Amino acid sequence: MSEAHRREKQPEQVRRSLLDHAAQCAVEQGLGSLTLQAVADAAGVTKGGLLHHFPSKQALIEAVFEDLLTMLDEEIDRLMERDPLEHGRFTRAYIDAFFQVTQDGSKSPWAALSISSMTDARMRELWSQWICGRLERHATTDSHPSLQIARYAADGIWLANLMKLDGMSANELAGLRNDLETLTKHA
Amino acid sequence: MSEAHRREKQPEQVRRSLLDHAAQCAVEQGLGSLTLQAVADAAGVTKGGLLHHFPSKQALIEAVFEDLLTMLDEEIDRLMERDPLEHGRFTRAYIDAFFQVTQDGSKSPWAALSISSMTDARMRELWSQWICGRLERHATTDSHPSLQIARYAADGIWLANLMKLDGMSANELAGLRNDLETLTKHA
DNA sequence: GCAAACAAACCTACCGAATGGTATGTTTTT
DNA sequence: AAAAACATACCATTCGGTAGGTTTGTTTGC
Repeated sequence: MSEAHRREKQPEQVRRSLLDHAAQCAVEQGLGSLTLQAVADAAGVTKGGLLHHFPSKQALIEAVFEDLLTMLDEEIDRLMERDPLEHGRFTRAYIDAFFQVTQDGSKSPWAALSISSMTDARMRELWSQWICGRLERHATTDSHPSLQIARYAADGIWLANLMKLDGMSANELAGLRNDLETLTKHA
Repeated sequence: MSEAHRREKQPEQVRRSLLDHAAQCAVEQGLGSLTLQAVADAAGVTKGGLLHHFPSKQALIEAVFEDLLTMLDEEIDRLMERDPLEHGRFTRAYIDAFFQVTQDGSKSPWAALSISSMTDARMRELWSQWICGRLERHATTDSHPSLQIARYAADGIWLANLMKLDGMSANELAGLRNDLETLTKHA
C-alpha cells in the first residue's frame, strides 16, 4: 500500500521520523499501549519497515529514550555556556531544561517516556548513569545541599505538572522557577 | 483446581488480598504489563473470581489506587496529630509520609502504581483532587513558597529513588529529610 | 564504464501466544 | 429458594515478531 517501497531510500530520515513519531505516540496513548503498528503508520512506513530499523519494540523505546537523553544533555551544555556564575551552574541549567519541557505539559515527548521508564530496568540504568556522570563532572560547583534540593524540587514540579490535567499557569511556573534560581545562588 | 471454591467464603479477605497482590504485581512488572491472571494467581483465586470482585482491569487498578490514596491520607492525619508546630504541619507530614515509602524503594506499593497513573486520566484526576483538597484545607498553614518547594523536593527525592536501581543510602535519605524539615521551619 | 552481484531498505502475509472479557456451572451463605 | 462467591471453559482480538519477497542503492570484476 505504502509508496515508501518505491520512493528513493532515505534511511536516516525514516529512522528520525520513527523516533519522533514513537515519542509522540507514547505521549498520546501512553507507553504501555504503544503499538508498533501505530508508530509505523504515523511515520509513513509499514511495521516491517519499522522492524528493519529497530529489531524489537524494546529496542525502539530504548532508542527513543537515548535520543531524548542526548537532546537534554546538549541543551544543558548550551544553557551552561551562557551562565556566568560558576557555583550551581549545572543545577541552574538542569532546572531550566526541565522547566522548558514542563511548560509543554503532557505534550512534551518526555512525558510518557520518562514515566514508563521507571518500570524498565534498562532505562533506569541509562538515566542513572547519565545523572551520576553529570553530577560527578560538576562535583566542585554543584554538590551543595541547597543545589541538590533545588534539583529535586525541579523534578517534583515537573512531576506535578504531569499529574495535573491542566498544567500550572505560566505565572505559577515563573514564580517557582524564580524561587529555585534564588536557591541556587544564595548558597 | 483451586480450593477457594470449596473453602468457606471470605469475600472481604479475598478482596483485600486482591488489592494487595495487585499492588505488588504492579511493582514487580509495571502496571502496563500487569495481567489479571498474575494477580489472581498471586491472590489464590481464579481470574473469574477476580472479575467477580472487580468487573474490569481498569476497575481493579483504580481500586488499588484509591486504596493507597486512602492509606496515605490516614497516615498523614496520624503524623499531623503528633506535630506541635502549626506552620507547615501538613507539609512535614507529607514529607514524612513520602520518606516512609521512599525508604522501601521500588518495593513500595506506590512505585509502579503512581508512576503509571500519569498515563491514566482518571487517576490523575483522583490525585489532583486529593492534593488540591488537602492544600486548600491547610491553606493558612502550608501555602508559604518554602513549603511548596519542600513538598516538590520530597516528590523529586521519591522519584529519584525509583529511578535508581539501588535506592539511596539510609544516611543520605536522613540528611535530605533533615534539610527539608529545616526548610519547613525557618519560614 | 558497465553489468553483475551483493547488500540495504523497504513491503506483504502470516503465525502464535497472551489477555481481557463472557457465559455458565458449582458450591456456599442467607 | 435466592443470591453471593467462587470456578471452568471458551472466545475474540490484539500485537509482537518471523519469513520471505520486491525494489533501490552500492560495490566489484572485467
